[in-house]
Amino acid sequence: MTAPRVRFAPSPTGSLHVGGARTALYNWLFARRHGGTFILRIEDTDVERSRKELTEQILDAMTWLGLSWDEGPFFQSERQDLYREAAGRLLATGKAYRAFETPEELDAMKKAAEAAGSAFRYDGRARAIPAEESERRAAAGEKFVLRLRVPDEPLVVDDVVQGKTEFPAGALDDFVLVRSDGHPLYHFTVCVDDVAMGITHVIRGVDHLPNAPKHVALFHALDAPAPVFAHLGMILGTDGKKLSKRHGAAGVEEFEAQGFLPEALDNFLALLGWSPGDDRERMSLAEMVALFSLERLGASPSRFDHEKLAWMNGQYLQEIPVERLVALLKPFPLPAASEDVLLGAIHLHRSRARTLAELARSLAIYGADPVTFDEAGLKKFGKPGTASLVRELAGRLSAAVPFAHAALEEAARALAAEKGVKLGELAQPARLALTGVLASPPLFEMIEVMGRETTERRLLAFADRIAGS
RNA sequence: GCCGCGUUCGUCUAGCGGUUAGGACGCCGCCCUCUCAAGGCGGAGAUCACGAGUUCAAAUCUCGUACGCGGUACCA
Repeated sequence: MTAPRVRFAPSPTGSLHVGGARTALYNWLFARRHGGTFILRIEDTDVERSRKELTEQILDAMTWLGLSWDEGPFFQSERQDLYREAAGRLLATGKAYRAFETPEELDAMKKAAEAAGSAFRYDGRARAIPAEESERRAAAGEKFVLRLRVPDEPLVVDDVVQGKTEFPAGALDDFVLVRSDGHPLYHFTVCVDDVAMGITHVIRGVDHLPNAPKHVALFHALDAPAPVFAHLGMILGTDGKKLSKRHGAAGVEEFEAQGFLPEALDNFLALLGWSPGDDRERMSLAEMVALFSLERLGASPSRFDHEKLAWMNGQYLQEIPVERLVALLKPFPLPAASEDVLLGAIHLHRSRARTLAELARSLAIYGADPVTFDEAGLKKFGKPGTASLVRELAGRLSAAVPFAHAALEEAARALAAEKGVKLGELAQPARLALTGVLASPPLFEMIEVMGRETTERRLLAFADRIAGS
């Protein structure tokens, strides 16, 4: 295939939704797979709803996801001349025409159609206005919109995902290209830009599928070949409704804030509507680039499963370099502990967390001493009689040389053997003393990281506490 | 209403005329074990939405129905 040119064209009317992120990802993968060009275009023609800071947020999210663009970002708001020129050309060649109906008149027509039980379609009555009259009325300052003269012929949308669908002649009405205030509309700017940018493949959500015939008609009018379309199935929430904030998180930056890794989100999102064909699921961007093809995209909608994303994130948490983990953890609240302790702790806890936020939270025990203790644990391992055992353990551990997990464990096992108790009967109270809970990484490795002083202090404090109760 | 799209374990999916319908998440059990994870092993879980056709043979092809989703703007 000759090098394709694709684009991702978000509107800065909200943050980058995961659905949009997936669209961007597929476009990016396709471009990279075939040595093509990935263009970023900001569709900010809706002046009322577009916001500058949202553009920044979208760009940041793209960068965070690792989706680098080759050209742009282009802003439609800065390309008005291009649209005006194209509109003039369509008008001059008769492919578009001025329509002078006021919004009120149109409204009345809509109401009438509704009353008659049929859908409103503009009847093209302004087509008949002679060119001179049209010029004269425009020059006289009469308001008008520009409408496309949709040819009376069937329109074919060739879609790699949805198949070829043919829209019969007359399915489309002469839709508006340019508003009466001179602002070009979405369908028009999209096509003008796609032509100007030499877009060869349009990969976007199915919500745009009904627009496709309009675009095909426009490409014809602009004397350009229609690009290849690929309309993706929607991403829904777990309840089958369109994914939104209601479902927990929908914006890419929210996932970042919750401690998901970009590679995990990329990987997860890629699998929502695409698969490499074999059973593999864990893939880096590079692997996905090598495997990607439009033909393997799915048309059916998919639900966003937070559980699976969390699992996948946990997988990545386990395998990325620890230095990177340290860097990624920076934005999260971490305990006041030395770099060494933190590093050791991360090693012990990374396989036990599914998000960076969880990981950071689990590291808290390396900071302040626990003040509350698991109730069930206290009931089971906090009997007064255990206090002396815990004190003795503290002494043995403090005396261990070196203060490393092997020696620590040996010391503890020796004590357990002397007392005729199982290791667990020693380890569990100790774990409770050290962490306040009954679940943690292996005790002795944790003790090694916490250090002699902390261990002894917590063990003795705990012994005092339960002895008195 | 009209137009379009979709429908394989709870979820994500493989499958593209002949399979014991495969994998993953989640769930359950076992192993490992000082606890919890991770990991290993195993299990439950899908009359392939439903109904007609075509065919020796259909999850796979055709049509219809149901349900879901999307669109129906001088929004994107």
